[in-house]
Amino acid sequence: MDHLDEKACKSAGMAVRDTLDTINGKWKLLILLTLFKGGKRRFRELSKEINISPRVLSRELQELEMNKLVSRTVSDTRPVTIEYNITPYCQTLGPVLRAMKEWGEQHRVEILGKKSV
Amino acid sequence: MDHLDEKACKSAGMAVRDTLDTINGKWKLLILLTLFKGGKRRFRELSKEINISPRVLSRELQELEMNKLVSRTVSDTRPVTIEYNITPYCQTLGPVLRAMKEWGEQHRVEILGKKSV
DNA sequence: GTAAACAGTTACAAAAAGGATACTGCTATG
DNA sequence: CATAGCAGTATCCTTTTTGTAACTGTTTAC
Repeated sequence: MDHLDEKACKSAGMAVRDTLDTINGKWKLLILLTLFKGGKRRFRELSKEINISPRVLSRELQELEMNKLVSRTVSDTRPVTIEYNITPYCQTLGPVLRAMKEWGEQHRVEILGKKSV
Repeated sequence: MDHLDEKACKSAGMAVRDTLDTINGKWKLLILLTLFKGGKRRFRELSKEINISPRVLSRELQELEMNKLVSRTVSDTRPVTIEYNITPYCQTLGPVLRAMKEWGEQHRVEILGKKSV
């Protein structure tokens, strides 16, 4: 963050806020990481695995899908099966998550590891 | 994000969540940016400038202070004046905010700029 | 044809976040 | 001594988020 005038600052704020909003909430990150590490899942599977009620899961998946971070594919087996997965686009979040992970780690040390200041 | 096993994934998730929690909420980012661009402020000044109720502002500032992102200094003028400012440590958030700003900007294009898919 | 699984939705309840307003204790100014 | 400003806190209220549980409609297996 450097040399930002009034306008640049406000628009930067909006962009940051957009990012914040798309990965925010109690579940979004967990859903993404779960799909990331274990691959595609069906609705019930996810629901049981991370212990989230269907109502909430449904909403979260819809939002993630709107943001193109998660794909929903219907296979016409009988009965139809529906699978959720992370999208290739989701990879673009990599730098953001990496930066957040690193800061979070060092911050934990900063806060907890230095009681004597 | 690559080659993360179960454990690494979980701890990365925690670190990301920590970061998320410290800058989350309706006001934290705005407060930081306001102090960043305009320098130190007093309680009432902030309250009026960004139009936040004292109750909420008080809580937010306390949380930011606990996370060492904002400093609170008491000058013993008469009457005492208290000034809030961002800390040098707050600069460490730079990479995170930059990454989020960039993703937010490109994401807006991705979502709004391509209606015909 | 009854039960059970799937992918959700609906209606309702609880909890968390945010907001409005009045108030405290202090000092200074008229 | 009344008024006003400062830095908050206390009380009450509204909105948003999250959770619980029951229910759709479809299909398959018994």
